[in-house]
Amino acid sequence: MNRTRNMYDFESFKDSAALSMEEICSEIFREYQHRIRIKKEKVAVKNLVKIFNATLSLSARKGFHAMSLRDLSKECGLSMGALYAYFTNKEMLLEIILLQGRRLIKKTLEEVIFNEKFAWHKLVALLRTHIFLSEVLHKWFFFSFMEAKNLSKEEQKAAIASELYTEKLIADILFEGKDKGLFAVEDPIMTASLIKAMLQDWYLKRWKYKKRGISVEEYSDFVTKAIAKIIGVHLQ
Amino acid sequence: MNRTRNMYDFESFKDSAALSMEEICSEIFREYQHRIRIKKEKVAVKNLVKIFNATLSLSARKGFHAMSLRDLSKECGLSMGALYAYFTNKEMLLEIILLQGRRLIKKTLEEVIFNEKFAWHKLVALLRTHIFLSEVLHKWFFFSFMEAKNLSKEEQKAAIASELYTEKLIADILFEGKDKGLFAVEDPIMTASLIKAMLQDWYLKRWKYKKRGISVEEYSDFVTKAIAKIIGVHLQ
DNA sequence: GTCTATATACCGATAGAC
DNA sequence: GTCTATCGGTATATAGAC
Repeated sequence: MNRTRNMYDFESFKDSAALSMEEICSEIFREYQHRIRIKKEKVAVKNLVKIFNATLSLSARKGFHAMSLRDLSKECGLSMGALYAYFTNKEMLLEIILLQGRRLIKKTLEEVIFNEKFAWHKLVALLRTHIFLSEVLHKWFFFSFMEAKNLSKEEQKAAIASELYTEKLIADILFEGKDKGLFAVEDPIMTASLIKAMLQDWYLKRWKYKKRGISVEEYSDFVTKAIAKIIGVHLQ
Repeated sequence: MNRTRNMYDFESFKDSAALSMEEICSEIFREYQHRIRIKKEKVAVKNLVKIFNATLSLSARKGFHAMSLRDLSKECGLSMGALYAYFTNKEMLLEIILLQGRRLIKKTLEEVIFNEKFAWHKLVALLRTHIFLSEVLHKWFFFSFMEAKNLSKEEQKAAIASELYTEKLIADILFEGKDKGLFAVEDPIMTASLIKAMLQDWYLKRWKYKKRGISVEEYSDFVTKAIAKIIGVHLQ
């Protein structure tokens, strides 16, 4: 099947990308092996999946700092002592989750742009991919947005850099389209900010769209059409 | 001076609305008098201003739950014991702040729509007012967005209702414009959601716009132009 | 009305048995 | 590799002096 067409429906996207928690946790395990006390990969990955899922769920309900490690222990079925075999302290748990997510997003977005040739196609692919990605990793996107303000200076810097990076990916496409006379954009950076805000709404207000029965594909199409109007692209 | 023209620049807006912390806290005092131990209005209001400002500032940095009452006590210059004369527990403090803010916003937005006759003017006035309001009460807007997920079921319901209410104000104007053949809108509710997302970006990403030197008026104008394009309104 | 001192509970983190 | 028991510290909330 054609790869590009493939990306346009959500189910294929989900299957094509290495986005399952097991795959993500395997990577985490390999990278943090020296700081994780458990040595058997199979055991470690199984529990890391539990720990991260539980952390994201509990934090979504009450915030990372308000989530006690006792809560976490209960939710993921490991004792307090066992938890500390997977991270040296609560801060490190936060760090791993955020870092790994940022990387995955960066990699996925870059790939998708690289595979398109025309500015408008690049933009559409980027929009769809970002929205699809935030659907698959909804808990992570919500978490990283909500916890950003509570992080250490260093982690905050990384979070800001990540936000600006995504915005720059969008802005660069807008600049390209503007230069080639394809887009009617006065201020690509401001326009990119607005686009980013629309992308974010999918994971910040997911409850609203779910309640209304708006699918991720419908949302993506709607946003794309709105942006086409803003930048003066006429869809057939 | 003409009231409507008045509303179009930020400084006049700031002066015209009863938005100072003193005024807000006077209202709070009168409403919660029976649950506040301090009886002298002058003393109470002075300290309520300190308490709310400190709460909003500290929560913006680390979250409401992570803010200890010791932190708060230090920041606002009152002892732990004194604080408890103004609220019965931490939850009540949260409740007061959220309730009073919601009311103020509702009142201000309704007033501004009421004063305009034409759909497009209503929409422009609503956009500007929402953005201006979120600039004046930036701390509050940021706080209520970030803390929403950590609230009690009841408070969450109120927060959601408030979100949907603002969206409905926008949607109703879009419906009106559509019916009169003035706006080219296929789905007013979805469009209203997108508009809301753009409005929110001003207070959620304020650091970004401040750093780039974008003023509140510039942002408001930019968003208004983008929306005009989305709904097919041609500005002269 | 505001203070200091304190009660009680729970937090993150660790030690040591198994 | 996982458990239970427990450490010192800090949280909310209150009692009683001034």
